[in-house]
Amino acid sequence: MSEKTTIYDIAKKLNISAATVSRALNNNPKISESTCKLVQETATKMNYKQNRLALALKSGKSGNIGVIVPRINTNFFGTIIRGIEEELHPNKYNVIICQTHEDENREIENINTLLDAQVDGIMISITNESKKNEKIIHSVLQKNVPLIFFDRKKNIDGVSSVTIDDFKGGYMATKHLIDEGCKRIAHLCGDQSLEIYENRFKGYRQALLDNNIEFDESYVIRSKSSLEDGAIATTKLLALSPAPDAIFSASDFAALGAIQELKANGIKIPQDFCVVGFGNEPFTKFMELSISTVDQSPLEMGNMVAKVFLEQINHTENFKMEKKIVLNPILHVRKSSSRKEA
Amino acid sequence: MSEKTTIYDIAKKLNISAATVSRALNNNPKISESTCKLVQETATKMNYKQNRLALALKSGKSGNIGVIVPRINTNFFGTIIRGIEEELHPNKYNVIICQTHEDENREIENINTLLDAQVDGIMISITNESKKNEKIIHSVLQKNVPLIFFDRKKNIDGVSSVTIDDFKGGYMATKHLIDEGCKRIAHLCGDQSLEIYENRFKGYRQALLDNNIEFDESYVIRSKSSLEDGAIATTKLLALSPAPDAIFSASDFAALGAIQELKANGIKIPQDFCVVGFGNEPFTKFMELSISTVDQSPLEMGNMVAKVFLEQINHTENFKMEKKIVLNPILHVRKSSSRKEA
DNA sequence: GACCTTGATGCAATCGATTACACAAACGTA
DNA sequence: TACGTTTGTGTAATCGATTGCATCAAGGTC
Repeated sequence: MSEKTTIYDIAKKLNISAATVSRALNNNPKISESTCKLVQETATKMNYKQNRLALALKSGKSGNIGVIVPRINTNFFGTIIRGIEEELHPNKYNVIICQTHEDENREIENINTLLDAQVDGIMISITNESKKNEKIIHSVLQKNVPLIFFDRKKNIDGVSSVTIDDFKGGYMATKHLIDEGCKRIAHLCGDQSLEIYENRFKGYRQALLDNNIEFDESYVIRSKSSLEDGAIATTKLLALSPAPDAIFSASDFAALGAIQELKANGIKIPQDFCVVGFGNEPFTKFMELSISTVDQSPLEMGNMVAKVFLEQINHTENFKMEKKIVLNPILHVRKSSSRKEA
Repeated sequence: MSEKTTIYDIAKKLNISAATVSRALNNNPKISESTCKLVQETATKMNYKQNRLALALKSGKSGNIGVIVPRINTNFFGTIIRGIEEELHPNKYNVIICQTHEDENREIENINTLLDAQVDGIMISITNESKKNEKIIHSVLQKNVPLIFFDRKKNIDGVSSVTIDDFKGGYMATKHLIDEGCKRIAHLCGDQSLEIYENRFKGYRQALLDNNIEFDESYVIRSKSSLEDGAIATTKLLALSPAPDAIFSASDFAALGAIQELKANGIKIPQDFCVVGFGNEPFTKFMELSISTVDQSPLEMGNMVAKVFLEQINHTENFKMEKKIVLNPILHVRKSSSRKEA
């Protein structure tokens, strides 16, 4: 039952005022050293814990920040959150997580919930680029609550973001396939309403262009990030004439589906067909036929988002700051596209 | 800049008292319908948002619950947290996450942080079973803050927990290997100071006993949950005479390492050697040689933990409740141990 | 000795919402 | 008419910590 001890309890015990206790605990120089020590010792003895809710109410700062992601149980988002937590923890911020499940309404609801909870900042990877959530995001900014995008962002003036260079990632992956001698490179792209997929696609196209390979619309297939969709898309591609001899997939899962389908058709990888994915999901490395892929440095991304937040928080009184950070993607060449070693 | 509107702002505007506004917003039956409507409409118009910090301070309930795990970016823990969040979200609780990185001191620190933040409950998967954190856990209980263990628990009277039946999981996996005709089944066990690994081991031994297979101490190797350790352990096992013809690994990662090592030695799986892992990590299913494994139902586990918490919270005034929930493990038989299909 | 610092502490308001209690008006009833 | 009852609102305390201002004693200066 042990009732929680407050500064008033300490004050009563020492026959001084709560104000003095508060100041002593905060090492206020106005308080004599003797009182200071006495209060702090008594506080420890009485097992005093500061009630951060009271402090939060008074200061308007809750010490919590909110992170909104589509799902937390994926390697990518899980690792980003890990990175955020690790960076924020030493700075005494708690991380509240919310999931949108790719649902715009849920996204809006989550933002409102976080605002109600008086979070000191919001970090969000948006579900899509529709205009629907534009309003709520502006209302966050209007309230002067720092908001930062990561991975999936919107281009809004004055809003910081941390992303990776998806264009470059797409370019690197495609260029690599070209270097391996692939001539007809197909692309499995994700939901093009998301900037990240759009950019990977653009990178793909630019790499083709730069290497004098004609862009063929029929080689681009929109597919979800799933094994099944990857397999279905691959079936379609194999039916083309001429069929492609490589796939750059904007998703590791679709890449794996593609590989399974190719194998089912007796196609040899990488000899006859090369595949590169995107995301560096753990399984890509573990496969016997390991999958080449583009790493998005989620841990660093998480760290960076948190750092940008801290920077912003510390200057919020003086000026507004907008910082756009773009991380470099890293191509991991593995068996699914290494003809030299094969 | 839009200043946040409070109930006082509404009160002033309508020339009524803040108390009335508060009551109207809470649909207090004492308030006349006309006032009620007027207040609610005005609140909406003025874009009023309840400040949950004030409410939290008053009520002593923050509406936040803390979840402590070793790491959040693993499929297992990530999925549990997902389950917790999904169950708690409709009940208006926010989830604060903390990582221990398997460090006891960090664990204690996290608990203190959560207590400071006045969470309404703590859900924790402990780092190990040492006595060190015993004290802090008791101090949580003393403060009447609901605490629930999941997966890795301590046996403390009055504390609820949600786990899976690791003994049964170990038993099922081993029995399955016996049924496939394996005669010399080795076991890669994790850190035995953790109850979960101890129980998997016990299940393994019991299955051997029940099927008249002699237990051989040298077939049991302690290994960490990593590819490398799995491979190293396998090398040791293969050097034995007679060498085992199957491995039940308490970790999927070690199982994968084992498989890679076996293949490197030209051993055919499952014909000459069967392997079963534990955890149902996504990659086990994706491998060309898919890995048999024991599923721990992390999503259900997360849901259950949250449900137990809600149940507990709703009765905390009346009585203390202890609920120990043990989920059933599910064996997924895949290629790495299916001789019938092979 | 009168006045001014300086240092240490207390008083009381504040953050925003809730709620026990008080109170006033309106109505009904004997 | 006088007195209870109901209905709707207001007053003020409360949650716990912080902080501007007031206060008061000790010590210093001319």
